[in-house]
Amino acid sequence: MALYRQGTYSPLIMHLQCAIDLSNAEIAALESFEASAETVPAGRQLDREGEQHNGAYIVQAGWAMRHKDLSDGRRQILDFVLPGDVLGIEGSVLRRADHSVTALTELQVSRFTFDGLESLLRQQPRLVAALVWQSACQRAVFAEHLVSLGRRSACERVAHLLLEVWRRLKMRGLAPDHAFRMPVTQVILADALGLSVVHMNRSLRQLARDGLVEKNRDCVTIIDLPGLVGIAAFDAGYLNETPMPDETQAALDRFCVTGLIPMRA
Amino acid sequence: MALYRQGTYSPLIMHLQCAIDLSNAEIAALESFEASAETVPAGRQLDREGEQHNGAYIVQAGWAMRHKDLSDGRRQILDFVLPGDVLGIEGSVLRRADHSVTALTELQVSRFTFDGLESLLRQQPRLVAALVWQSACQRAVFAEHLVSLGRRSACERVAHLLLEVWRRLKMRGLAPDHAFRMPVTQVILADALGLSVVHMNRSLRQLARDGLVEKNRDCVTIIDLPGLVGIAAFDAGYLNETPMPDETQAALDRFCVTGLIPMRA
DNA sequence: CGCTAGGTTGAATACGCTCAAAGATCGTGG
DNA sequence: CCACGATCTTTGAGCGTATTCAACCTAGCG
Repeated sequence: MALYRQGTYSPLIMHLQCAIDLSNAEIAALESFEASAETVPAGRQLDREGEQHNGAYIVQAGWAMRHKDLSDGRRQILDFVLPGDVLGIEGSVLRRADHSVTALTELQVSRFTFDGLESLLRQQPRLVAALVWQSACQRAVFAEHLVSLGRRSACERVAHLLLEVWRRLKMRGLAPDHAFRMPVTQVILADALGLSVVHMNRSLRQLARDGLVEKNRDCVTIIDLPGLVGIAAFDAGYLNETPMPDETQAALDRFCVTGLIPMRA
Repeated sequence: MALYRQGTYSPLIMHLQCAIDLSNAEIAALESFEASAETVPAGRQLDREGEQHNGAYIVQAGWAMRHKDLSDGRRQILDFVLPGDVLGIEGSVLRRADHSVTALTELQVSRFTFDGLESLLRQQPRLVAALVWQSACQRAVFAEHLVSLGRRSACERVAHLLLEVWRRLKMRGLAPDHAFRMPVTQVILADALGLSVVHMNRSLRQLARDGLVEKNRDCVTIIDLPGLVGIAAFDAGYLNETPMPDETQAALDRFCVTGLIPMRA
């Protein structure tokens, strides 16, 4: 099963490596944890806002979106789910999903149970910190999206989103150069950026006309990186791309969990 | 020291009670954990985006804001920090704050160390789940704000925010009826809702003219609750106000931590 | 070949912004 | 106690970004 390129790590491991120097034992434990995978068809709704979480997954391949829908048809996409993202862990503390998750493409996912996670974390307690780190990153992305929707112009938003996706893919080893696959229509982009489709299109054409980026069908090509970074005022700090310095790694180890005990009566 | 009304619980305990039936031992442990408090003057910046977290606090009284500032002066407020909120826990996994936090009024805060938190959680492991729950609630609030900024009109945004704040205060025992204190200028509101001050004012006046809500200086009064809920299409589900049903409480206990071990080399 | 989903463009409209100025309210000091 | 300055609120007028509506184009697919 070739979920990702041979001879390299899974997207999840790649991502966590950005925060922590994973030991060989930790890598091996993660690899066996995400060994099996199942296919989810494009368009399938993995979670529905207001309903119980539909299990927990690691996304291995494909794109999904987190979104909320208003009763009158308006929709806001909160974020794109990329390979290496973990879904549904909140299910352990929230009885209802606060947003929906829908597959944008066919997905490969490794489903896991809380019991399975429990024993993984009991074996490798530092991974607790790694997962907490990933969830903190998630929140930082939401925060940056709030800035885009609240205070950036249409072109700034588009530029910022494309750069964000590019960097996030890069962290997972999925964007070797200045071009990457982004299997997302302009309708979807518009709903992610709080714009109308028409204006989304015009902004995209504008950026292309200015020689900054191009997006044809599924493929985004960054033509003028400094220019794009400039108009988006993009600062990748919030993505936490660089490994923590040693002192902070030590601090991270503080909250290592020795074990998790099931307390069901 | 009367940080909150005598004979009742602290805002944090009130809030956590929304999720979990805290035992007497857990309540006592929390009360001693937040026994001491210090004063922070209005306007003081508690955290600065991009810099290291400035310790961890429980807010006992007063308002603060989470925000991000662009280099050209634009500002987006992500969320208001209310009594009962815990700040700075992310400092354990992130080396830099992804957003700033600034006091809007004078604050009473209980500062704590990670060592102190560690021993609290070792004594009362179910509180781990409670804190994870609070942080999940935080993310749900961000998500709802994304919907507001991306897809709601100015009046809808204002109505939605006022209702949200009202419910959040209510959960902490700080809004007995349909009126509450909101020590926030229109400039601040505008930056929270992605609007200009002028338009913020017009929207507020509009809502008052329609007999829905009024805001004079510090005090918000909800005049027509159903009407306000209607135009905001407000659904409080995302705030997780209602205690989990028994079955879910059991699930919540799954991730109880038996202990935390400091692993600093 | 025709259907469908997605992309592109124009024209008119509207929501929210900027600029500008005047009115409240509050704290402070004379 | 009143005057003053600072901050906040309110209102008007004109403008601009983004929306809506509508039509046409393009590519992929049965």
